[in-house]
Amino acid sequence: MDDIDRAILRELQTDGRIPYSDLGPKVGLSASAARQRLQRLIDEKVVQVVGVTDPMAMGGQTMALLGLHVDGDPRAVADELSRHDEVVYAVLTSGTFDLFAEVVCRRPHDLLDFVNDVVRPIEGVTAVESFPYFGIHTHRFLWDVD
Amino acid sequence: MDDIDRAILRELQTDGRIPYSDLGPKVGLSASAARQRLQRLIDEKVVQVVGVTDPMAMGGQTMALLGLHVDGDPRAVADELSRHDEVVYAVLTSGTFDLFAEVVCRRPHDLLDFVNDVVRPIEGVTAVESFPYFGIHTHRFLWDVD
DNA sequence: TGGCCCGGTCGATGTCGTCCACAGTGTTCC
DNA sequence: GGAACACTGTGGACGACATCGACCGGGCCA
Repeated sequence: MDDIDRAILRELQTDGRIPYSDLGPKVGLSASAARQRLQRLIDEKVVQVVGVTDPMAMGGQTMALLGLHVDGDPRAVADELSRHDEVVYAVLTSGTFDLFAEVVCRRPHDLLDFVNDVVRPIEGVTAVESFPYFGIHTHRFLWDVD
Repeated sequence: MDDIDRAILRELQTDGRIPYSDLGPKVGLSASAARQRLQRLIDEKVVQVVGVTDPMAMGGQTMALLGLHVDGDPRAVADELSRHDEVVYAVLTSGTFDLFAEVVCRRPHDLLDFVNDVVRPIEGVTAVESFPYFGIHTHRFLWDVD
């Protein structure tokens, strides 16, 4: 993990499908070398080149962060939540909540249904607080503090 | 946005660099047609092919969700927060918090510094609650409820 | 029916990915 | 110090691939 690796990752932020023959020169390497390095980064699961969709553009007008209080093992609850397509993100936290989940639905009504019909009935869920939002302000896919 | 588009997006979840000549047949199309469709989806900003890094694998051992209470315009606070590399995600919410931010740091100590030296001094921030976590349970890049 | 548009296939061309042999550099261990 | 080795980048050859334009067929509307 050196400056060249980081340069590669930075290039992948603007275009994940950039040809190696462009990528190489941009990071000061031959195409072959750039390919080897990116391959290595992918193999080591440092980076993953994927298509990221914008829920808004796909009809997901209603988004919310759900803060859950859980009695029992929060991992079981997270597993159960993740089985639903509406849940795009889940983390186990410490603090005043045990678990946060990010949920995307078509309409506000669907969110209400999801919380009441799916989330609340899950074994161990004692309370749900929802924080609706209407757009993502910032979303970075590269963490680069090093 | 039809079933074929969705199939394309699904393929991009496992490999964003898949050749069009593989992608086409996989979604029941010629390579050219697959290319045209993906190009269109990218142009319309429905999808974005990017390299997504795993903060853990890059030395970001300490992550937290920050819930902020803001007096004034939360957007200004979000703008300011987003100027820092530690912040990978920010949303403006309604509910008992005004703003959530996701933060990645190297060590717990860095998180403490970040909250105290950067977040709290921001104009308008009246309270910060932090929810540390030690790993991401689920992270989906495709929202596919349609 | 005729014309148009959208979205697909097909095929030619030049570019690109892939693989391999080789070279340079730094490290380890007598 | 120097031999052996691992690691990483280079260059080239070959086959696979992206790219683009020409063409084609179905749905739609006058």
